[in-house]
Amino acid sequence: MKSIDTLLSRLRQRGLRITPQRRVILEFLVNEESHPTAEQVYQRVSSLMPDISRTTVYNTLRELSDLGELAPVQDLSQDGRRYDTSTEPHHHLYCVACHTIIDIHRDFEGMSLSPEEASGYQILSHQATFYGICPDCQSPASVATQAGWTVDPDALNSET
Amino acid sequence: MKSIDTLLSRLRQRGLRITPQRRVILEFLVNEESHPTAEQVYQRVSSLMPDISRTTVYNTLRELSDLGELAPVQDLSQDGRRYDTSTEPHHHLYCVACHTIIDIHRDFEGMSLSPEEASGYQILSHQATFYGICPDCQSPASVATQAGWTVDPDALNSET
DNA sequence: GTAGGTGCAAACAATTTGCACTCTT
DNA sequence: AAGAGTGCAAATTGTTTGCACCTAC
Repeated sequence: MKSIDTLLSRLRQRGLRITPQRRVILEFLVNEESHPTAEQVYQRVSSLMPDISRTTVYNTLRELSDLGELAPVQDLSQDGRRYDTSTEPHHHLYCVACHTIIDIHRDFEGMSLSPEEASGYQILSHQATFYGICPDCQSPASVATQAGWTVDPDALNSET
Repeated sequence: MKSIDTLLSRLRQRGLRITPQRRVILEFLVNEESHPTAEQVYQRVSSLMPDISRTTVYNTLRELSDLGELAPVQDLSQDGRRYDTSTEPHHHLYCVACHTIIDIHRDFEGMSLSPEEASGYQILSHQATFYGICPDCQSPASVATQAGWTVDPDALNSET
């Protein structure tokens, strides 16, 4: 995400009002790279502004998303929609155990489709996701503490 | 997905019973390439077996998914979890207007991470998603009929 | 002053679960 | 016969909405 000031003026331009709630949400998001869910944003901002409501967090995230200042992340986990503060094209490294996502900001050459492969689709963008196990989750002790998660042993082979 | 018979014997091997409900669900899935949701599977199979319950469909899809015979699809749409009957590694071509997904069964060379980029992750697999607009959705009339969907004009530029 | 924003509670939608009954094995 | 599976209804979870009050502009 850009700086707070850039963002605030963008929102003003689009006719949105700068409320204290929106300000605190944006301040949290600006330096956040963890692809949080609405609930996670709510937890963090409500420690700074205890009376903020979930509704406001949900509404604000949806509005930012509609404006293109925030990108919904496709995610196999069940924890709800996650948001990406990086709206530039990039790729993801995803831990199948703890669902941590790391952004990969680089291009892969050759990652494009021939006209036949595109089946008439007008291609707008593309994104790669690398599935793996993060360093923290590679130690058995750590895996055991991933509440609700057991890593399928079959999944622990090398890349297919 | 493989043939019905292969699937049935696999399930038997794993100790699952072959009920009429599971049979009809599998028969539907075997030749399905549309990445359906549980609800869509339910709609289709309930036309063949009107008394089947959603619970059974949901349970069966989850079991097949746990067994690795079905893969959950990462999907930006809000229509619920979708299932991929192809469990081999492959890529996706996704229509942002109507959410149609087409499988792309080929490899992209160079789509791999250096050790530094992998940040200590043990990589298991990877998948690319190409976002675009399918032929049906490229005609304005068709776009207009996509209930609940408006394609953001900004999104209609060429690939970034 | 006024339209837009907030926050409560209620509505919704997708999925899971508890449980009595049924059917595959 | 025994235990897995089914299907109903109820519970859960993530998210949106209706609406009265509030506040940034």
